[in-house]
Amino acid sequence: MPITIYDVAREAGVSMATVSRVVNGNPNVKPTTRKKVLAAIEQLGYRPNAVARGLASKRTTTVGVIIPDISSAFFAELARGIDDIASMYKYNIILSDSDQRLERELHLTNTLLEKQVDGIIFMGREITENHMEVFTTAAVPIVLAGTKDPTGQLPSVDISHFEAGYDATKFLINAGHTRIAMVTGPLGDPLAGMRRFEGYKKALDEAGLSMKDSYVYNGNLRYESGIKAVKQFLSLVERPTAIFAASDEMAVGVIHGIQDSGLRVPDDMEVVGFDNIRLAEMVRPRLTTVVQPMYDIGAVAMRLLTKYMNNEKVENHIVILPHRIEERESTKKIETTI
Amino acid sequence: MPITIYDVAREAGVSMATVSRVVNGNPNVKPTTRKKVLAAIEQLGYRPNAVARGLASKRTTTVGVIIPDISSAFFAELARGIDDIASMYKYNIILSDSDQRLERELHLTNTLLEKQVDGIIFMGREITENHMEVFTTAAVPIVLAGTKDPTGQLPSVDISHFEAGYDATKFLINAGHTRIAMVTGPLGDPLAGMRRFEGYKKALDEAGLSMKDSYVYNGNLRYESGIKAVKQFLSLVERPTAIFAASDEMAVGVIHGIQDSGLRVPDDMEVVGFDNIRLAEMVRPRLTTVVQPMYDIGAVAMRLLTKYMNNEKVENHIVILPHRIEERESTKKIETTI
DNA sequence: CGACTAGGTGCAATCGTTTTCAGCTATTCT
DNA sequence: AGAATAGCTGAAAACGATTGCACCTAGTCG
Repeated sequence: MPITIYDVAREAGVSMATVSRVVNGNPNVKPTTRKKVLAAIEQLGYRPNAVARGLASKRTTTVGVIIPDISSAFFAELARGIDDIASMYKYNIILSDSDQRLERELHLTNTLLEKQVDGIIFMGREITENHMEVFTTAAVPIVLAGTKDPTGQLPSVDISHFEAGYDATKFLINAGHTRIAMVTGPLGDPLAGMRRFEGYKKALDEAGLSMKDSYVYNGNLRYESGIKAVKQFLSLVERPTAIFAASDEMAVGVIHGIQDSGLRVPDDMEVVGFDNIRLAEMVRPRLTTVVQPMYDIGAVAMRLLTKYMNNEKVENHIVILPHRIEERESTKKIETTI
Repeated sequence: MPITIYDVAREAGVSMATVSRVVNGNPNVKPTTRKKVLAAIEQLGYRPNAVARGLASKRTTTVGVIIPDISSAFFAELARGIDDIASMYKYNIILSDSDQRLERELHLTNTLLEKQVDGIIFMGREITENHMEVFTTAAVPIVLAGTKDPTGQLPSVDISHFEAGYDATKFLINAGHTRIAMVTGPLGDPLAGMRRFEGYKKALDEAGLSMKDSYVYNGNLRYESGIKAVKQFLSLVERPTAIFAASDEMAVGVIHGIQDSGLRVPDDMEVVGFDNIRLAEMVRPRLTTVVQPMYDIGAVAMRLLTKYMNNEKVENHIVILPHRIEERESTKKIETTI
């Protein structure tokens, strides 16, 4: 039989209300009383029941997190950012993998809402009308991390995938390349897939280079896609001289594919990745990549959520974090003319 | 104002008790009544309050998970196994990073207990008396995943680190090596650190090879440790011909360190890793490594926990999962004499 | 045909807190 | 000195479900 607040009250010779005040740090308690209560708590080994508290106070200090796949390096890093800030603000996190399956995403959202979380952080790819429908029934704030809703209604934290794709391609163009291939993410993914690809196209277009379909391989962001993409590119009569991959995993696959065929990176082909997961530094040559501040996206999203949960004023509900290109050895140093 | 069970009862013209029965799938409800209630629920958009339910039923269908670092590939994979099985059994997971700091581990345990989780899965390295003290105050079952308590009281799921370390070393010995170095994990870690190292020593000992201190580098399981370890080994007059690293990250660091110095793997030096994280396949040469069934450790631990939570009989409270060596290209193919 | 049984339902207590409100004491102000 | 105020405290009503128990209706059995 667990110790309740009532037991403590009896032991300390006060009312439950007073015990509650002590536990919650309410200043309106005489120091001597506080001491008595604390002693009773200690003596009895009292542990407040957060479920009862949640029911009475209507706050659970718990937030829900929906994540496509926690075993992916990218999302794990985001999750870490979320968890750190959450714990800083004394929140706990209910974490669930959605596998990016719509049905599961919606079901999880409902479950979290039933559990009375104080807020939700959602990671995924596409935000459909189905999502919006469920999200709008929520009485608590929802923040998107690493994605963005097309209507721009929901608060979100992300980078500009379009500009990032553009910058990466432009980087290769500036290095003098004219035959630049791309390994895209799934085009069904509006951001990591489509927008990065659109950035690529825009950069080519601006440079007066026409996009060739044979220079585009539609991957799934995983390592194996990179290997396969290279196979396609190397079979071409006019091979590309540079490859931009929409994820680091694919980029590393690309590097290995190139090396396996006896060519060298960056001498024969240059490669640029995307994300800057730790893997980017654990490959030879180390990968030049678009740095996405994954940890920060998670952290900022969580911070944003706390503001909503506390009814604080929020100036911008859509946050775009900066990206940049980290040059390593998978591309050649560009000569800077002075 | 959210819809409560009472609103549904009124709308359907029945009592709260009946609504509760319908919601919980209690068979003692006339089909026509059930239909009415379901209609009312649908119409009102009723969402049961799990907090209230938790208070009344004393079950939250939530389990706590304490993890050292979710952004580590190893633990993320474990977490995935846990989450998959949890969701299969309709449990949600409260996930928190401990950073392996004792104080935080204990604090998190208490917080989870306050939140009335139905059970806890604990991942970490050392299980001290402090842990035991807190764990025994818990009214709910606690299962260790990827670790084991020295007293053998707590249920746990893990591999035999000692045997795995032994096998890896033996593998190298069988390949004809006599100068075998090891990059260990932190020796303060009794399992991934100490036990694997002890396995290494035993294998050497059995083979009549004496262990040399200069052939042992005390790493931290991270990539950089591997690089540094190689520096030490290569500075020796009598260099090792094979290196066993206690983690894949370190092993990849070792490979790159070797390559950076102009030597080749496996021709000049062979390398064996530990864990079999995805990285092991995303490096050239691909890494021969001790396969640890990370996902399964998580999954089995969660499954075990469900048994305890349902008061099912459990035959073995300590589960040792099998490990094996996956041969890839960082070691030479052993000639099998027929 | 009367007595049981079983299915279906509602009443009301309970879970362990928070929180409003009122009341009491002791102090401060005029 | 009397009134007003500030600081502490307790009583009791929520919070929104679950669940044991009693009750009622039909159907079944001998």
